[in-house]
Amino acid sequence: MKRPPQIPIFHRSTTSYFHSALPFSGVIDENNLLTKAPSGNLLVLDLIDRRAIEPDARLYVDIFKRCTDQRKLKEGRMAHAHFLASRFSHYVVLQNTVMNMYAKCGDVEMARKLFGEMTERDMVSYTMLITGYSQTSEFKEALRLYVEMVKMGLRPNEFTFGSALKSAGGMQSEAMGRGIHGACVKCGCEDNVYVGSALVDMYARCNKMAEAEILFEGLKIKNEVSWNALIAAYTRGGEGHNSMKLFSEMKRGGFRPTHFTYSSIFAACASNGALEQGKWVHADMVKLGVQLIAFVGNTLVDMYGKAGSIEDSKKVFDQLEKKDVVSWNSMLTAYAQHGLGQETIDLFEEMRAVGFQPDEITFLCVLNACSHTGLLDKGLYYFELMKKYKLEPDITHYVAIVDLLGRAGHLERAERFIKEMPIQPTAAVWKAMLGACRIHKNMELGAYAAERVFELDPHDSGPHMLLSNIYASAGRLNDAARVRKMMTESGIKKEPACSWVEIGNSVHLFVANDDNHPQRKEIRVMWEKLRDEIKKVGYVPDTSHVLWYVDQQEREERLQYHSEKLALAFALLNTPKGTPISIKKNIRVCGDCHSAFKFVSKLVNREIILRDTNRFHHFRHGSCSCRDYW
DNA sequence: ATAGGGTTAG
Repeated sequence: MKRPPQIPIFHRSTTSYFHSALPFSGVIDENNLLTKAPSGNLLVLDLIDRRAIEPDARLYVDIFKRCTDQRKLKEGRMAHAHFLASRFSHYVVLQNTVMNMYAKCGDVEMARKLFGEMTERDMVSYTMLITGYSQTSEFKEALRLYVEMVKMGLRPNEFTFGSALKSAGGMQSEAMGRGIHGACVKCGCEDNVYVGSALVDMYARCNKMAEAEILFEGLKIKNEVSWNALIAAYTRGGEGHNSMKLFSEMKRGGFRPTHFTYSSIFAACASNGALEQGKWVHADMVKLGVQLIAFVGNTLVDMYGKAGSIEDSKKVFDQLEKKDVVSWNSMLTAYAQHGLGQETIDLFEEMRAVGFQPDEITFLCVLNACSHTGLLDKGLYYFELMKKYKLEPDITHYVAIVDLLGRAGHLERAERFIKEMPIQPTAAVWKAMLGACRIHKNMELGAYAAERVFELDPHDSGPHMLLSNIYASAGRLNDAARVRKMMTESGIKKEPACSWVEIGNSVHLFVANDDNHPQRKEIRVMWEKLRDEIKKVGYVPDTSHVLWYVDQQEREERLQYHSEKLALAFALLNTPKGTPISIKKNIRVCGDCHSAFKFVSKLVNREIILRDTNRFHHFRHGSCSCRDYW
């Protein structure tokens, strides 16, 4: 009997052509390896069944690799079934490849099952499963397997170490990390660039920045990833200036920044509110022709939002061709943080209209926007709408509703809502309640809410300050003092307040009563002049939250040199007339500064944009975009 | 013959 000629499989040297009764003529190569036959099965598998192709181990490897690369789980399962019936089914290498295919295609359970059923496991079997677990954040399981394989006497290689280090870093297990580091050295893998970068990342994640830096410096071979690991670490740790410094060094060293690099840099600019620097790096990215994929684009949207240019946020958002849910959430957050409640809601409705599935974070943005804009009914409506999308509200959504009801003045309703919540209220819930009590000056409920926060989160200084302020503004100065004393006695420290202004390429930072700036004299003179001017048109220093035992004169004095006022005076001295002024602050703005800023914006006819930890305040013509609601 | 490290929203 004559056998049909074989079809050439890609990267095989044989060249023969296929002709048979099958409705297919041509070559099986990398382009049609996963093509379906009319039967619904994979064409290549049908061809094997019809003996049109003589399969070898290599062919199966090619099919599985293709399924893995393209995340084709269904096709992979078909090929797997076929492979089990083949004469290669006992090959460990092939079993490994199949297992890896399942792990990469999202069926880690199946990968784990196959691993369990293997009669013979080699180092690669372990490594692949460890990698699978490390990539799905199941770090504990990954490390358990790593320990097991070492116990079995299998010697890990640079691939194993890379994934094991990622897992140790992921669960911040310094001890495991150090152990693996030792094993890397013992196995002679420490000069491998993958291992080196993973080591830098691991130490950084375990908060051992000094060691991460030393390791990085000592790397025999560096690549983009090594740089990215350290740059991302600085950004995570809030040391954006170091991220920027490394970025320049990286470029000077001839390394090409990647999506990862830009993403970390934009994140750093976002938390520093460094608009000019961010714009500069954005331009650099465009110049290098780096594509605007969602990951980077999302960080850019966030960066422009947090650095104060909502217009640029929207521009980038509109440019993004492939938006994902994070893109929408970033844009919604940007609107919400700028107090643009209606825009947030409009964009959310647009998202629904184009059929994009919102997630829990989407709803959180929308609820926060409603509460900050005072849209009570809308907020309650959207809370209910979550059910329609089969989304379970978590504690953050309940906090948002308490905030919504509380800000709108429905304090009793908020309290009832807390009592009826299906989940246990946390400190954050009562903090929202406490904040509402401050706004609406409800001392009794405020004290009750504060007590709950003290119980649930004794280390937070926020509620003490809030409660003390509530007492002070009700004239209960002894109670105000008692709460402050409680705070000092329990050793809770207030985060020191600071404000900063970006002018050109430098950042000027101020703390209260700052006496360190080269222009300190001019700054003070400037502020005193402004203060006297605005007092004439109605500004009254709000001293209610200043320590009660100092006299009125001194209480006013203390207020006058809050960091944001110094920053404002400085910015007025150093920026052109008529241009907007942008100030960032690391805690929430106080009532007195907020009031003073409104008067100054009218007096000097300038737009002042103040970013505090919560949101943006746009002061213009004597009023603020938050409508005194923050 | 099979495999790897670094990134985003609240």
